[in-house]
Amino acid sequence: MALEVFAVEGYRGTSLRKVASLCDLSLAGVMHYFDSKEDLLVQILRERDARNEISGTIEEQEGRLADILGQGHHEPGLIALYVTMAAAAADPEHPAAAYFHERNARLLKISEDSYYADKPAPSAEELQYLHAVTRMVLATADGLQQQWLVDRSIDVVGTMKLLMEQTHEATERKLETLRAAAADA
Amino acid sequence: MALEVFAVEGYRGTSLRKVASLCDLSLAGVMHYFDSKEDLLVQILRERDARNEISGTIEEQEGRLADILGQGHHEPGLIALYVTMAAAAADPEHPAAAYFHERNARLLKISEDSYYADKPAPSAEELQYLHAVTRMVLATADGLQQQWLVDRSIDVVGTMKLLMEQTHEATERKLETLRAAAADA
DNA sequence: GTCTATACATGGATAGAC
DNA sequence: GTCTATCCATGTATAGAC
Repeated sequence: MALEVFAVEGYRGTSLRKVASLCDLSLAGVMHYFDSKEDLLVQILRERDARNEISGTIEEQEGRLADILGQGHHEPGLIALYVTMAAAAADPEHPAAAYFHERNARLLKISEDSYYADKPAPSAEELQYLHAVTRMVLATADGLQQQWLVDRSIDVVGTMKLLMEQTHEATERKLETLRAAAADA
Repeated sequence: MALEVFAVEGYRGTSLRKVASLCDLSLAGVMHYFDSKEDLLVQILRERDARNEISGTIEEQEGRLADILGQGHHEPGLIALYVTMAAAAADPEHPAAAYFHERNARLLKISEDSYYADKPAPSAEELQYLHAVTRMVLATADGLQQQWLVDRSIDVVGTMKLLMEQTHEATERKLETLRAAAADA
């Protein structure tokens, strides 16, 4: 699909009629494939995620995340679309709501699975802590991109690396504490 | 101004005509006070910031930030508005662009000033590091609120405290290293 | 099934009267 | 300063050709 073409180049107040003409189609020709404009926009995000699949070990994932964030600098339109849809997803009825719920659950699971691939199963307390940390890292990635839209001089990748560095230290320390406490009991 | 009333209660696809009727005005009556709808929305954000002024020591500021984030849970419409405008500010011509630039500069300065209120002046390297950390913390706050819009069960305040805790440790360690290196030279 | 053409409702913006 | 009236763009829905 050439859906992304227009969105990559620039998502502003792009109307469906402009999209249609860029695809050498008429308005209804476009609407035949989508339930609504919002649905179209969300599907663009879905396709981007499909391209940016994440896998591998935690270290590989974090490197991949940094790559994706850096690559995003070439498609500000998609970043703006992502942020806009996140706001729209405040309404549970909006198609973006389902998208973000699925996405968050998927990312959380990927992170969890890879972290415990070569480790013994975690305690419930450990798992809860790791979920919180993962959500924090993902939130920072989102927030940095949001700020980058406003100020393109912000170093998204560098700041993420700063966060990951300090998070690794803190997490290792915390998990050791938790395990020691569990061993005592 | 009773501008916020409608925005606090719920910013969705609220039309200016609805806003006007809530103010017992006509559409043109509202437009008399604002350059455009976007201008109105940005001014709502400005007024919110005026209410949520931040001051005091770093510790007080962080407590205040947590309070504000917690309080934000009662006005999801304003959070959604903030996120939406951040995306719109990707266009430098949009009125939100100036707003966010001013806001970021102000927050950065407030943080810097209070941190060095009772300390010797920092080196350029130190300052750069602290700016990066501050931006990271602010980005996480933004990102958490963005995610909270989608999933209201997310613990924004708790996650922020988690971040601040580990950031304090890492920052102290980093600054000591920088100062030791400076003392060597 | 896939597309074109058209009609309709709504929203933002503007002009001009009082 | 506020109103009425109007204009234009846009999202959405429908009818119908191929």
